[in-house]
Amino acid sequence: MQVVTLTKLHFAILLHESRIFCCVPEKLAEQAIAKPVIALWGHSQVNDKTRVRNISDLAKIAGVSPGTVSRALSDTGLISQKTRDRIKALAREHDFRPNIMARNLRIQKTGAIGVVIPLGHETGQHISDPFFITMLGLLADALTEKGYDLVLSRVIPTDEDWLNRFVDSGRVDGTIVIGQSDQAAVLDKVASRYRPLVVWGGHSAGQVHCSVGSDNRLGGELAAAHLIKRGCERLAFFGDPNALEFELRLQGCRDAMDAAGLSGEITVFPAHLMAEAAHPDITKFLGSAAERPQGIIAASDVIAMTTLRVLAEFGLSVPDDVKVIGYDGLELTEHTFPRLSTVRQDLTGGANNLVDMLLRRIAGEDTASVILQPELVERNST
Amino acid sequence: MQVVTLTKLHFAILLHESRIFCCVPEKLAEQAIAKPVIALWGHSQVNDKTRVRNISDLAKIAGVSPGTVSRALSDTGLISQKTRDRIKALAREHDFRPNIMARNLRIQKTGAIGVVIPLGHETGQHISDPFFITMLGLLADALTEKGYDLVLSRVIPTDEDWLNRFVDSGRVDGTIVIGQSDQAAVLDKVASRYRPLVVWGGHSAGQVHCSVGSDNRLGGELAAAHLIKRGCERLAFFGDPNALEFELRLQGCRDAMDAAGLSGEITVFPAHLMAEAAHPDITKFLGSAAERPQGIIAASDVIAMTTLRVLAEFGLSVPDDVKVIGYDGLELTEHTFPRLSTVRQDLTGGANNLVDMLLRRIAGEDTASVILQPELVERNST
DNA sequence: ATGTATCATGCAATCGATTGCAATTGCAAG
DNA sequence: CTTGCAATTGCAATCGATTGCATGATACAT
Repeated sequence: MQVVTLTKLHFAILLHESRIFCCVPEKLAEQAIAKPVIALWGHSQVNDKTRVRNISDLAKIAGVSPGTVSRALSDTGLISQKTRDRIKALAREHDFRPNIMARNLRIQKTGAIGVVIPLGHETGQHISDPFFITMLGLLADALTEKGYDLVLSRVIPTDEDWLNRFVDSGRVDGTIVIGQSDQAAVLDKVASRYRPLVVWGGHSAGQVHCSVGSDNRLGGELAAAHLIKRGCERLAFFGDPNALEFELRLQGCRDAMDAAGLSGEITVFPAHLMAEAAHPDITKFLGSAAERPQGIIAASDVIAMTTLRVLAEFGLSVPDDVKVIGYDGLELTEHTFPRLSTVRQDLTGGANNLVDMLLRRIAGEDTASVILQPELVERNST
Repeated sequence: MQVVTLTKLHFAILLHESRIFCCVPEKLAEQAIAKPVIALWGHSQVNDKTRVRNISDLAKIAGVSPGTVSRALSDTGLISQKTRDRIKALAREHDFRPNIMARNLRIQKTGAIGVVIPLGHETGQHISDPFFITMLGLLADALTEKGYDLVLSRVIPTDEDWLNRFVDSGRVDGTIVIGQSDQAAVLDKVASRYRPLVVWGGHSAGQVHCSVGSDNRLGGELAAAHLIKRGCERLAFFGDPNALEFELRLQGCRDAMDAAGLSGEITVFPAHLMAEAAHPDITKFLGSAAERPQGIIAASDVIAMTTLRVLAEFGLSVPDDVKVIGYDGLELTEHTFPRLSTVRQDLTGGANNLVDMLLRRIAGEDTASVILQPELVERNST
């Protein structure tokens, strides 16, 4: 073992069995380290003086034109098998891979799909929210399967132009928006000129953008009807109706009440979507409510889960004192105590649909919006 | 209202208050729709005959050179305030935004960070796994905050070149790998020549790549020592030690047993990471085990959660008959029944560290690996 | 040997923005 | 009305790969 001290670089490199191990004291790590270290690392490369950095370099080595190299590497275009093999071998030997940005610019495609999450009605919400995250994972799986990369962008719409900026950035071949939030107008405007756009969320009559989502009104109706059947008369809806989907769910609840001939109005409490933010709010609301609701329809599973916890802290029994039902059907509802009844949306099917339809739109087809059937999942909280 | 039927396009467009509403019957939606529809949609644009598609078009309109437009739009370079304002106004008026791919090619930056998830030891695993998903969300939040996009790529390493292909694709400015899986050698090799690379996972002496992760050995020791303190003598470890991090956790368990003077060897069962795959396996294992373990250390929360369910199906009581402890500290452990004891890794801190260090590496600094302290969370399953 | 068909390769324009350097303009002082 | 200087702007090369068209090479038939 040998220790080399490079004072100019302010840190030591220990060479040990041809591996390099950098010890950087905490304070020194704060400082910028000069570039030369890269050159030092070059020793592990095949060839660093004749580094091949583009197709022309390789063409020079191979004694052919850049065009030929391009054709050889891209498995397309007429070219003799012999030169193709020779150039491919050369590329491997020199560890060369064509620059994708240049390729993208030329062929006007990126091989990437954008997933954007607008946080309009709830600025504090994070991508780490269980619903987004679940959806995102499913989309990632579906897109990976089709050979696309996924470009994720969380955006807080401060102006009307956020979506335009994204879709025109040239970074993606198509865009999936998760949730309309309160941006339905923006979505419609962009959809009217930009085809490869699909949206997860609610469907309203006359909308221009192509959406995939469950029948939110029906889902709300299922949830409320279920609670009513279980004997609840005073219902509450926990969720902010400014979001299109939530508004539809609330509408469904009202429809169920009408159908059952209940006269009272449903109490609407615009709970936050994030558990940490919703917890104190719900605590305050339930603590100060004149009449405690007998049944609570939460606009999302996360809200329901939080409600469950608050009720437990109040010493109230679920489902005996209060019944709670969630919405989404996330996996976490399997593991709450008591196990949460919920309205399941087929997220896997939805994600597959979104991807499938987006690819069709990219190919130039047109696609109609899809409305999936929600499904009541009865468990122990109702 | 007026109904126009365009037989050539096979669908009807209803014009209503300047909005276009497409009714596409299910069957017809399957067919490719002719392109002209795009032109029809053009009516909502400001100017479609003089569509500005690049900087030169705008330059022509403004009566200046492309370079000037570039300077005006990019808030950099010398240019008079007057022309800058004029050109910016023109750009807004024509709804023009410069093409990012061309920009990227020219300045050799992308403004995007790659997150790649190698699934080496477990091909069936999906991105929708709660751990990945949680990590991904946190990374997305951290990166968004710094103004970077996130390019997600799930990869099943079939050859040695998967990471090279990704980092050299020119699509990203830096790369975060989540979990070493069984690819530590590949990571080291790439890290030796490609600086902007950081890895979430275990740390082993002599590793070349820069990693962030908790002290897996210590975490394993904490878990095992906790179970031993609770009276367990026969321990089992559920997880595949082929993954570096799991191997370290297992090592910690053995250390704890040694420290407690326990003579028996710990039973290792390489449970799958996915709940659906792990469930039948664990059922089979626990059903056929000669001696049931008294304490189970699961290599992840998901495995622990699945174990909990299997035990409940066997009619065994947790923690009375068997004690179970998880690893990761995901939010879902708050909601299992019984609430799951676990070893919490500070994923938020880890994600922030990963992003921070990656940006420092992009800037040319060097960074040392970070090892975070894991924390024992005692709840009701032990 | 020559014509011709076929296949492989080279040439050069192109995608759209950036930027070093040169040229021009504007403005004020002489 | 010059001259000088600085502030703007234009010019053209550049990033790296793709591709239509033209040219060159080869093989085969006549």
